[in-house]
Amino acid sequence: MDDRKLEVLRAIVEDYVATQEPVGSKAVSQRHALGVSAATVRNDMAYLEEAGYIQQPHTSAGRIPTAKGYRLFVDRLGKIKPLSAAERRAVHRFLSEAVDLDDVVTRTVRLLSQLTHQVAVVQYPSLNRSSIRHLELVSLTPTRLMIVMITDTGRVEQRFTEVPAELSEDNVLELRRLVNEQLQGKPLSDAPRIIADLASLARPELGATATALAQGLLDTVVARTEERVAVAGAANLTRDGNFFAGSMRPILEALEEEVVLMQLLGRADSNALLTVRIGDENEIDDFRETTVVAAGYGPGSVVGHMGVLGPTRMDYPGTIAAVRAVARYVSEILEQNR
Amino acid sequence: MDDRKLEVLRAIVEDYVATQEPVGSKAVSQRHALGVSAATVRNDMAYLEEAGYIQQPHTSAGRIPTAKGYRLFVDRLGKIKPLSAAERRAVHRFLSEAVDLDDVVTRTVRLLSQLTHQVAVVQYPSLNRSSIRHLELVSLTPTRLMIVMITDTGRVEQRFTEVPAELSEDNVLELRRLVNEQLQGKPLSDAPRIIADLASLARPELGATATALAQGLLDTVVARTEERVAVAGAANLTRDGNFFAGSMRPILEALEEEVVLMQLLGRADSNALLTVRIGDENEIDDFRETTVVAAGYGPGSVVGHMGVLGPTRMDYPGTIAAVRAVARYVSEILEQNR
DNA sequence: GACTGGCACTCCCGGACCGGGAGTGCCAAA
DNA sequence: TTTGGCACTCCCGGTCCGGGAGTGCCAGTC
Repeated sequence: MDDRKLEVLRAIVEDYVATQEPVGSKAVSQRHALGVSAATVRNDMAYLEEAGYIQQPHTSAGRIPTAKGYRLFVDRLGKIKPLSAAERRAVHRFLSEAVDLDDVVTRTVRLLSQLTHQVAVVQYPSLNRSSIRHLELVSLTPTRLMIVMITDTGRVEQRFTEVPAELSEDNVLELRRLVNEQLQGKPLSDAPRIIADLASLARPELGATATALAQGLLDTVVARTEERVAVAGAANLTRDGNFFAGSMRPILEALEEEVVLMQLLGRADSNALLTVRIGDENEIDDFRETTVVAAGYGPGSVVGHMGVLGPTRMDYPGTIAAVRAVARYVSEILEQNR
Repeated sequence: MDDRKLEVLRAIVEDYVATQEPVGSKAVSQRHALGVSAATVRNDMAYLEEAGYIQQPHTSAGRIPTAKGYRLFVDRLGKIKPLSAAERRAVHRFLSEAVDLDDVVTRTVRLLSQLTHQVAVVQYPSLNRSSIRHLELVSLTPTRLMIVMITDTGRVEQRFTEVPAELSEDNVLELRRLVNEQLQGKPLSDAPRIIADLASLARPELGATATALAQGLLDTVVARTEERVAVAGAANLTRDGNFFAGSMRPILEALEEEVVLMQLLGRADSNALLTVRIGDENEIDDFRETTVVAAGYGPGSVVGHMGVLGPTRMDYPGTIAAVRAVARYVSEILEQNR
């Protein structure tokens, strides 16, 4: 594959992203200083089409990139456009004003959608990679407890639990001390094992209560492993005329399904700093026309993912830069609370 | 206004809601057993149009109801369609499985959007109508605290706070005892006054710290008075062809603005059990074509609102019944945790 | 006086038709 | 290998047209 052919591909991707219209040979040879005529470009385009990087919507229309074409562009042609200094400052300031984890996540997701003009998705720090900072028991009624768990990433989880016997204030204090002694500082992945032994450590008279409490704790740390995500910028789906017009419904539906979003943000095992999944590469049917740019974040190790989601025809260099920068800043913020 | 004219209006509203097409005089006289001919219906329609209850999209098209027409329908013509027994059971079961307040709200908003096929909005129990059940202080670093506030509605708010001096474990315990002694059981509306005196009650060596903490508490109870809301069913905006096609963007944007949503759900002062705001009655420009059906909920007194939002052309009897039923069940659930 | 059938009229809507324009593929020449 | 020329294809927007649905009005009937 010729150098000039790559340049032609770049020109097509860039122009198509900018104008959203199929780009013809004349436009390429004129607007990009390739030094060759339109006819030559046509030959290169025929080659690129043969090789599957671009396609024609109809005979005698210009060309548009295929998913394969975007992939090549991202891998070899797109220079990442770093954010401007002003943008960096704004990001930093906006994020550092956050007062708690919820706030961090909310601000992050808004920031991402505004910077990229796409739909943004941010996963809360994953529970199973966090550890327990503190457990709080609050009695609601004599036989009803509220368990509040605070993790080292600042995430707070709560749950109601029914206990079989009436609890005095002292009982609650005793149990609180017990569970904190046993669980404080422990990673959530170890918690189920420890919780299993909990009942046997309590004084015999609290046995039944401790068993019920243990069940509640287990539910809190395990069943609630379901991930939480925040979404913003759904209105951006309506940008650019109506690219998503036909297929908008399933996408809006998917945005409310944690499971699908998690799948899009990436498997837990992906260790890459930043992944770009283009069109078909998302293995979900409704997202064949969609690109996801996702990055991991976390203090030191990755505790969650964030990303944006838009049409395959997106500004890759800009989007990639924005996602990367925001992920870094968020990691820094979390670091400060350790 | 004639009885029969009202029946004609009802027929037009019902048919238009069902078919989404302007309804003509023939259709009315045939499908609804009015016992009069199309010509007579035409006369009545001319009157209704003159009076502003219906209108013609173009000459020689059928009629569609105006906002004023829907209003009359809701006030005088629409018999509420109660949910079926099966639906009631399903609602009850689904909501009673909730394990914490977040879960209650999430389930509620989903339920509403599924029952009504519209966009649903649920406000979290308002902080300024709740009281404090418990305050928890957790030290993150020696000079950094996390304040966790639990209210009697089960809502949990958190916030990071910086303190000027290093805190020992005992200091934290002492402060925790102090703030709980002072604030437990107090309504949040009284909290600022109490907090102001807090620093003076602490031992002198903790003075500076207590002042900083008081500020943090104040931020938690006051600044965070901003309401939280949950939204679901945005995909329903794309139903029925593309009614919202042109105006979808601003609505999607509004759904991410707490302020706008709160405005739609209703002023705090509205004591009505259930309000229906049709078209213009929402004083927000982007919602001139939108109807909001909202209800207050809460154990005993109203602590928050919930509702659905859809095109003025909606199934009023069904929607009203659904919102009312769900609001009642949620109130019951909250009652159980008092 | 209220209701009805008839009738002429209006206007939307979908389909057919058409011309201009943009872009292509191919070819022969440089 | 590149280039200019040229015939060809096909989309797109505009116009035109006929059918259909619905109306308003009028004269006649109960």
